[in-house]
Amino acid sequence: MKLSTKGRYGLRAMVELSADQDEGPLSLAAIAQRQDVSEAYLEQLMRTLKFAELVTTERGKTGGYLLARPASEISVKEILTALEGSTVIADCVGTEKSVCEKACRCAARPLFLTLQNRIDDVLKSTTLQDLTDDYLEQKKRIEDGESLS
Amino acid sequence: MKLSTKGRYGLRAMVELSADQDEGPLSLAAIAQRQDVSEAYLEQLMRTLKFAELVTTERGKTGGYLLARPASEISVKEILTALEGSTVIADCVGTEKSVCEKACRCAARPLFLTLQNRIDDVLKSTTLQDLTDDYLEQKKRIEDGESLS
DNA sequence: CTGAAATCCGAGTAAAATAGTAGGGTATTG
DNA sequence: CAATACCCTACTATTTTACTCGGATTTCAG
Repeated sequence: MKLSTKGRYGLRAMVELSADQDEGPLSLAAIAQRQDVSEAYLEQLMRTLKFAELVTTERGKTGGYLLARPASEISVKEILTALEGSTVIADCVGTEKSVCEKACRCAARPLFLTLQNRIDDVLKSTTLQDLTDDYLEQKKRIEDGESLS
Repeated sequence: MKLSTKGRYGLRAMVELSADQDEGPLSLAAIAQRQDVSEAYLEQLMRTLKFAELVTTERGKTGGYLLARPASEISVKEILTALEGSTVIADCVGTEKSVCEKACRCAARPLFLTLQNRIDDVLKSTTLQDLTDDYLEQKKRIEDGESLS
């Protein structure tokens, strides 16, 4: 039921990219530092995101990562699917042909289907831009709060 | 993101118990056989469910497992929490004190909270009785279908 | 033109979680 | 009194997760 670090780190990295979008490519080192995560590990995740065509890269000295599309056109579902393999809570509700041959008799399948639909609704309708907006607003509140104390 | 076999097997076992409620205790062997799962493994899950006070047991020759309460008063969330430990998708949205010290700056936390709420809504509002009704209806449809062919 | 800084890439590994086994003990009843 | 239940602890194999390592390639600033 739990999200792995892949999903969590990768999602946060995408938000960093999104928040920094105007300033040219953002390097792996910069992202890793902001998130306090190992570069070597994060690199794997970024590669996965590149393969999924959610980010593009520029090589060389001034290189780094960029969003492949505007943040408002990237859904959270796409990001998590790329990183976690899929977002299904049980194989029998996936899009691929049902792995569970007992699917048609499974007592819990109706529940899984309902649950899956609700989750997908949220994941599809939330965009990277939404997350970024929340993030920036939150950041601002904290800075204001700290300057008051 | 995925449910483990504990959750899946346990949930189905509870439905079997619920569907069989009037006929006295249902033995481990009977449940295991209906689900094509190893007895030894299922027993562990049943013990977990007993510890959580979701089922009661009767020992001895005619013994077996019984629901501790009416199916309509057992939510799916209770069952899954007992079996999977908790149903949170990320530690930072759990009821226990936030494990992630970066919670207040985490870019993805608002998403996790939203998602968690939606999932909880479904899990809390769905009862074992709901699952059982679906199950029995489904079973009936299949039997009718088969008798026609 | 060169070297520092960046992405690229495949492989390997330690730790944790999952999924399941094994085997002996205790209660109940036909 | 023996068969058939549940009870309980411990162990193990497999898989997944969460990383690490080392080197190759590309680019650009100086």
